Amino acid sequence: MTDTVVHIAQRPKRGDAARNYDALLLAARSEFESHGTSASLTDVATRAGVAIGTLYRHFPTRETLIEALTRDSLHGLIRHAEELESSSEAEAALREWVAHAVDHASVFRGLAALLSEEFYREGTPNHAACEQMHGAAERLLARAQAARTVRDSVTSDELWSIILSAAWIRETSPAEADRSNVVLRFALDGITVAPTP
Amino acid sequence: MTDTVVHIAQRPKRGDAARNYDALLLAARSEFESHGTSASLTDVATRAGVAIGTLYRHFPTRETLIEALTRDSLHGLIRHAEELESSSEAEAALREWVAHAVDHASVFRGLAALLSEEFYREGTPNHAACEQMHGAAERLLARAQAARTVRDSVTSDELWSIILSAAWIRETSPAEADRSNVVLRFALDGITVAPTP
DNA sequence: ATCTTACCTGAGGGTGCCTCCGGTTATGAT
DNA sequence: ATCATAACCGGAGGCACCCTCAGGTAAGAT
Repeated sequence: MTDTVVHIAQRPKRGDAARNYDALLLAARSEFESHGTSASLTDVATRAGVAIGTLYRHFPTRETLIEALTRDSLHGLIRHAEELESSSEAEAALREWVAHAVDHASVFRGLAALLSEEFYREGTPNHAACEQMHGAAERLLARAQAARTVRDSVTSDELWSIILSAAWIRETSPAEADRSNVVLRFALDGITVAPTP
Repeated sequence: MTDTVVHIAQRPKRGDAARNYDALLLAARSEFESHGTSASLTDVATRAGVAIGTLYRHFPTRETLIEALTRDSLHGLIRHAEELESSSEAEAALREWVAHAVDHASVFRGLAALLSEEFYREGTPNHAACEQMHGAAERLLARAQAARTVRDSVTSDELWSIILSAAWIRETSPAEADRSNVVLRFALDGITVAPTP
């Protein structure tokens, strides 16, 4: 039988509820994009044409809202990792995916900090997402290490930190002075096996 | 003997004002250390045994308070850079100072973000501090480049980003999982001259 | 002792967070 | 078509924090 957690056939949402849910997501995306993850939830509700209580009904915490908002992008990221795992060149695959992960982790100002926070706290809405990202990074890293292009001493935790810090640089600096790509390249250069003379 | 507080000219503060100023700094240090740069200013005032209006009289904004709080540490950092500029080994000097700078930029949670923010905005309380740090980094970097141990393409802006991102990693992760040193080393390894094959 | 004025206080208006419960309405069953 | 019911919605309300400002207080000069 089903002894694992089974999310049973949720009765479909009522029409108005579904509409409000979507309107909230749309409004939240817009607000978070311009004001970061600490945008006013009151404003989100207003923009969605909904009362604040309705927002909290659908998303009991700010974090659950952000989780819903980034879910699709996360799935794309995981799928991308799976594709790359059968790609030819291990190091190139790693670098490409890491760049993609940085994109994902920096769509809103404050997202990198949130992911970092929830990575260390089980049970938080984004913890599972972090774990998945972390797992994908780990596999790609191991593959590059097996191909002897990345130092063996590097851990996936360290790679995770590299990704998040690059994302943080991007959200923190003005677009015209974005140094995240360069700094990311330095860090990745730093973990590759140096052809010691 | 030479105390750092040489601040000139200003008519000396009244006794009670000076006492309150000191009490506020003390209280603020404690609050910021435990709650980060977004600690409640109400709590700071309470802990200092002073009304909220008094806090705002001495420190019109949160940023000026933080600036006052980090001023001494900053001066130490600048002095350290000057000493190192005459040190023997250029790359070692750079690495040592960068590590010190990371320490400075991560004493409170949120400080790295503040420094990043104010680096790009002239006139903010910490802008001058950022400029000074940036300048020191630039000189040490140029020296390492002249010694051909660091890639010429690396700019001081990029080095600045490396420092701040390492500081961010430190403030963001729990102490027992602090990866900032390792990630910093990767980035510094990445900017050193690689014997290109 | 008196005066000047820097200094201090704390109430108050503004914003945002989150909760709670009475009223509303979609939906499936009769 | 009607009804029962559970899901849903609204928005007032309590709390916390931010920052300001008018009026009272007292330090230090004369």
